[in-house]
Amino acid sequence: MTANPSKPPESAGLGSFEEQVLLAVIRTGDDGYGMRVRRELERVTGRNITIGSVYITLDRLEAKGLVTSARTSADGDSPSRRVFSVTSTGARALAETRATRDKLWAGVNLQPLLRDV
Amino acid sequence: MTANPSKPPESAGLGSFEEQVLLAVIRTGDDGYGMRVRRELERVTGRNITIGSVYITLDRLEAKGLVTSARTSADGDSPSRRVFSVTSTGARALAETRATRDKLWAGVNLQPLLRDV
DNA sequence: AAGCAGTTTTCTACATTGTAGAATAGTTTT
DNA sequence: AAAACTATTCTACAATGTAGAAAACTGCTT
Repeated sequence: MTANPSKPPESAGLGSFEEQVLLAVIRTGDDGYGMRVRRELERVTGRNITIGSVYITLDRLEAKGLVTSARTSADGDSPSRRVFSVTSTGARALAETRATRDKLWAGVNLQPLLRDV
Repeated sequence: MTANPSKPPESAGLGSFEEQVLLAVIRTGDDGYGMRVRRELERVTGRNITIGSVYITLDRLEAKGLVTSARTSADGDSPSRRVFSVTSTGARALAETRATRDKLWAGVNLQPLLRDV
């Protein structure tokens, strides 16, 4: 998928982990730095998340303009941190991702497929 | 004491396109062969989907046991086709993927982030 | 100041998943 | 049998996901 700047993304679509990270950033409000995002992700999903995967994903999202980051200066209470926030472009990507998925899920009933293990 | 608070069973988790393909297979009912799945995907998402990506994804899903395929014999009306169906394992993967995502979306409001383009 | 511990970030490497397009094969029509 | 379709397979590469460890920063302790 070669990014073509001249041709606006017809909506490239978010990866599953990218979506999770974006949501976790929103959830952490104005305290969304790497480690905090990771903890939120682990808390909500109940899964183990390596910190490296969070940062690399955040970096990639920033490169695409879906999040921005700013360094806070250390004050008495907390050290300097790189705080992330979701851009309007990021929010739109989330909305679109969800909208498309909802269409695909509409009317789908898993029940008849769920046989016993 | 930042010891591991018991790691829950890790499940691979579906990729975003894998989920879409799985849902499209379910949607096509017992007529879910490659080309048909592709058309359904294009119809619902409004995006262009290459046939190669559908088959390669279907192959990978089959290798993981999330779908099965069977060759139909050509009768008067239709030619021989490779028809796919979602397994119970596949259905559970879908259910789990959705459940986890719903938790992350719970309480998230995109409105305040959606500034004008 | 030097060392240490805890926290946060960066970096590196590799695996898996996503995307594209062409090649191949089978059917139906002319 | 050639052409026009439909369906499947194959190949190659890009993007995204995952893991682990190195480096940087801060406050504490000696």
